[in-house]
Amino acid sequence: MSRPPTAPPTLEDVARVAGVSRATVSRVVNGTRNVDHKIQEVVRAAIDKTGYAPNRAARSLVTKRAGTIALVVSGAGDPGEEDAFAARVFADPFFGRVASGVLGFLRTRNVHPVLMVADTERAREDVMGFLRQGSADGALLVSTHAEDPLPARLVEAELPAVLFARPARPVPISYVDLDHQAGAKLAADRLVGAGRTQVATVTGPLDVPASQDRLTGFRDAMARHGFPYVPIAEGGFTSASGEAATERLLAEHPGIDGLFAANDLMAQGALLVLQKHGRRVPEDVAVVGFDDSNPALVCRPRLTTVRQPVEDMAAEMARLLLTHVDQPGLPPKSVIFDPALVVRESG
Amino acid sequence: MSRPPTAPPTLEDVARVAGVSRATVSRVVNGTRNVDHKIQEVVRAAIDKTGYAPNRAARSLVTKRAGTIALVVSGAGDPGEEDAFAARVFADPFFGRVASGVLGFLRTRNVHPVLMVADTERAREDVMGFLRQGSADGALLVSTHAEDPLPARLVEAELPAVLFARPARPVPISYVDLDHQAGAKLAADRLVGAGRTQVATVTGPLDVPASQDRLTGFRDAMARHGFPYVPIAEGGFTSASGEAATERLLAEHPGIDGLFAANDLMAQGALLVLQKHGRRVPEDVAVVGFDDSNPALVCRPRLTTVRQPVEDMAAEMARLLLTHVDQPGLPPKSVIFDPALVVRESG
DNA sequence: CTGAAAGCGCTAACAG
DNA sequence: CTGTTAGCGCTTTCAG
Repeated sequence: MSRPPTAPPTLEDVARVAGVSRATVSRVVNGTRNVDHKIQEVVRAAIDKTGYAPNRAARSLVTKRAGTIALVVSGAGDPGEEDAFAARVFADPFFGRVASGVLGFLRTRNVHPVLMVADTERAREDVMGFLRQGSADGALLVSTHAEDPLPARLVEAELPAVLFARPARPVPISYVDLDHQAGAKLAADRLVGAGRTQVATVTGPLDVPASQDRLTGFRDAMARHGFPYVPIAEGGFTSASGEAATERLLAEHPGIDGLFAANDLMAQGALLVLQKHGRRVPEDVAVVGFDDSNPALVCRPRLTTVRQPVEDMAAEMARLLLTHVDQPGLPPKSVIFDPALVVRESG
Repeated sequence: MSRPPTAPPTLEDVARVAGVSRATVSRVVNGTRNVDHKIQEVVRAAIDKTGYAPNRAARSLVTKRAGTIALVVSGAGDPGEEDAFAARVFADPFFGRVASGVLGFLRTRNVHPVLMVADTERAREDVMGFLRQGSADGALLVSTHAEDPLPARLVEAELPAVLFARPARPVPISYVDLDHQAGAKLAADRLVGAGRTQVATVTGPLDVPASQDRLTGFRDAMARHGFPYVPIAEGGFTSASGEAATERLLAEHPGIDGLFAANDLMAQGALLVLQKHGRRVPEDVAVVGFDDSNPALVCRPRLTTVRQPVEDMAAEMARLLLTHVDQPGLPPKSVIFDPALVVRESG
């Protein structure tokens, strides 16, 4: 009764109640073997009685493990528009899927993700500081633009990190990715398989490797089908940009009968524009999206799309990071996932 | 050169380089006044030179502040379907907006949010443990169902916490919320102002206070306009549930010419069904949504909707939490935001 | 205004 | 198998 009742119980308190030493209590708390069964029970009772919960700061201080990782979304962030970046990013169902996958993997492992956005130099320094402070044991990075300096800084600082998607500039760092070219091929095959002969594509931002790969893969596959030229319009992975791109495409190539959009959001925008111009989907023009995210199910007609197993990829990313945390110095590794075609009504 | 170059520099290292004591370095790092200007500069130089970053665990151990808060999404989670809950939740644009608002507020305050989902008893205990461990200084709670036991446990444990939305069961805890009734009234006024006389509503899950309040507010406003009876169909805040509810409504009340959906996702579903049944929107039936989230902009026609300033509310939630963390024992407080009607094409 | 010293709560050798 | 003993890196009285 000497300490105020508000102070949380410590190992010492439990030890006193159980009549053993701190070390013993620590052993049973941490599940170390080598503790007599009877004593274990006594200790456990004492823990219950005191309501003890180990103090994570104290533990971290000695184990040098935070038990948290940083989940960072990094991107351009127009100066003065910082919050807008976060808003845009979190409005994209893609990030929800990443978060969901990461959480699903981490939840049983007693590691927790700290959400961070790195859209300005200041924010990037925050992220680096956070990691160097040991506040997180490593970083999961989802980059939305090509010139992101974070991957390079992370490897330079020798901080454990895993990216979602191959970095635009080559950097020796682990990442998970999709075989985008194979995915685009799936779309091309579907479109020409359905008899489409005037096929165009709405690409993602072309400084992003994934966009490049989807375009390349699509073109290659079309070429192999005997179509040497594919009209393209560049979008920005948003619904609005998909609309704009489709308008341009339609203006220059009114005869198109097939469309591949590099993600579902843009495909959704394309659908809107197509309908506005009186084109029936899929009768007049078939459209295939990419991702298989929520919008694909909500729009009408429902989207035929190339599925990217984002949750699985995110989980793998977390798994990889944890191995890097446990085994510093492990060489970078990449894990590539296979896409799958999901056929619905649009194409 | 005695320690391995991999070990991060400590206060001690900086002190040695600067030729001062640890305490002095600590003072300049923490911006305490009372330090000679010249010495400050020397110390700062030493910090730069060594690349020092304060160890957060060590700091937390003594300050009893984690510098992080928990951002927890809590909900039902069908047994065996844990991950599905997270997936569903993160697919909802609403949560992205919450995250965005929280991050926007926290980013300049050197506090970071840890993402957690509490959909099972085990997960709830994790959350409680996390907080009691001092891993986070408090919790921001977004609850998706009425029977959530977390709010009560949080107050019982005297842990700083703020909810998004008033809890279903009365609990002395801080929260931010919207004046849902006022929002619903905005929708009713709009609909009857546009001459609609057969108005129905798709509600949210009726065990959730927000759904209740929107329904009550809507009914009251309609009654004041002279319409004593409003057909309703209950939905679950998802697009699919909105479709189903609208189907039911149309089957029983084919003559409706106005529809209020308790969120945009359901309104989006309603649009689909209405169009499928050949009803033009807004000519044949006007529809008004709620939230003003992303789907409202993407669907066609674009949704007239009641705006909920989610980002601002989330920011306020974070602000409130921080005051509770700084001043334990402060009485619970509620902050209620005003809705606004956003007129677009649907109604 | 600065330094010395005492811990914060925990884990990890190291003895016994 | 259990207890003793050092710290982990930092903040914070308390002297000077």
